Amino acid sequence: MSARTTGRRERLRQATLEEIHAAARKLLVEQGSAAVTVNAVAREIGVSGPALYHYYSGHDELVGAVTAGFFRELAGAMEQARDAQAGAPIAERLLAVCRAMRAWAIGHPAEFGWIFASPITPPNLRRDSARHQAALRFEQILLDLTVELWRTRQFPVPDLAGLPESQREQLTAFSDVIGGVLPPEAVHVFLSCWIRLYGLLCMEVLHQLDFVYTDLEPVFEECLRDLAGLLDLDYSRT
Amino acid sequence: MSARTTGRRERLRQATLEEIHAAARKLLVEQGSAAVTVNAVAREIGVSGPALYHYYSGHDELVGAVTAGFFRELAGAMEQARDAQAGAPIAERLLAVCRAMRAWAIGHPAEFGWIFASPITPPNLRRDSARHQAALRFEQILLDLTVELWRTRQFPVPDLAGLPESQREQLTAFSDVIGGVLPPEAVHVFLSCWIRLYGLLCMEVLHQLDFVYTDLEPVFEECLRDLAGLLDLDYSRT
DNA sequence: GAGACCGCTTAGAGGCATTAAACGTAGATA
DNA sequence: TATCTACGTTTAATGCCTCTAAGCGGTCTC
Repeated sequence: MSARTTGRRERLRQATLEEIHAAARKLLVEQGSAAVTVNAVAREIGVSGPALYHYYSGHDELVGAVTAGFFRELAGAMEQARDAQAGAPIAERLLAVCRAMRAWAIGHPAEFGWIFASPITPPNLRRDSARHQAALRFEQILLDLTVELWRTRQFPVPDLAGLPESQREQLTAFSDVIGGVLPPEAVHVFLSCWIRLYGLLCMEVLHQLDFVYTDLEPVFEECLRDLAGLLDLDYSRT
Repeated sequence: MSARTTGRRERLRQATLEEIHAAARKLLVEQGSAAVTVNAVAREIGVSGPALYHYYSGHDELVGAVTAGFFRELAGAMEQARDAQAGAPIAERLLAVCRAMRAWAIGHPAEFGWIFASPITPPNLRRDSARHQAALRFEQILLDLTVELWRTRQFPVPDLAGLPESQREQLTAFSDVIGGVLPPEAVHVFLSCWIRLYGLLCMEVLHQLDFVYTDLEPVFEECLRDLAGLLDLDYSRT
């Protein structure tokens, strides 16, 4: 059957793609970002360098695809944590997802480094890429939980009247982008939380706090407690 | 005079070093991180590639030296802002320094990118480098102001009793490192502020918030207002 | 004035990204 | 079934990069 045989080719191709990703990841983890070269990846899977150009148009696209994979894995870990708490109160699900995010980041620092500071700079980064899609899925997880919280219990929101016009416009615009499931005021709270949570992780993984902290787990938990306070949720330690 | 002639050589060397830094910076700003190669820098200043090895032992050291220069420039901008407000209340000096920090970061995104996420990863980064020295000077500025604030007016501090043992130890250790000018409780507050301030800037410059904000100036001001609240300071807009 | 030294050059090895061209084989097709 | 085709691959080649080695002329020191 032609479908079957075509399927076979396709399967082989997928297998090779997975080999490529695994090799790239191995190089990244073991030898750092700079070691992930087209040639090195090819060597790792036992083919000549140019062979990889049948799978990716070049180094940047390869890196982008691998990074997208990391993003998906991170999002998957967070979703799994969320689903493991399926019946639990929203507070616990939110905390579980945040902790899963950090756990993955700490467990995979090199990969997380690529996620938010990949060697490919913005101009070379297309907005329609798989990488971008994966980023959206990642952001969606905490957004969804926040929306659920908003719908069921709401949470305290600031008065936007005191904010500059431009900021209010941006918050309203984002509220529209997400279909109005959160009003601009709630978007503001969501973003505040996002910034503090993600910002802390960035600093940790980029070693910006090494000068004082060797273990940031308690700091992260403090951050979570603060955020729980902002969202009027019960904070409970693991 | 021998001092004079030796001085001449030294002067020429310094001039060349400055040319190297300027060329590297130009390449970074105009063509991105990857464009800063030893060869390209050499080409830019009109010498052959290997000539640069008389100034730096290799690509990494060159990047480190250039980054240290950026650090010094950033610290200088912050110090200048501080000194411009020499007579003003501490609150205004603190705010001015923070705003100067962001202003420099926004005005020099590529350079700031190297400051906190340089292409040279930690293993290749020696702790005794000029880069590290410059980082210390940078951190010292806000630390000094915080110390002054603590000495003159103090600020609310949390009870450390509720924190995990390991965290208290780390805070105490850092308190010792800085000669006890801040007690562990105050160190905690200082670090909370530092994390929120610097974390926000990192996210901004790494384009992690592009999906919603095109202008983060109001967000930064909100952050400053929060921090002023933490430190029991009057917040005043520019 | 002679020797040491400095800053530079060219030459060269080895690696990487990428393109082009050639080749064999597995699937598709008549 | 025999042939065509397209795919996955290889080798060759270009041009860039890092870095080392060797050589050369001017400059500083004594």
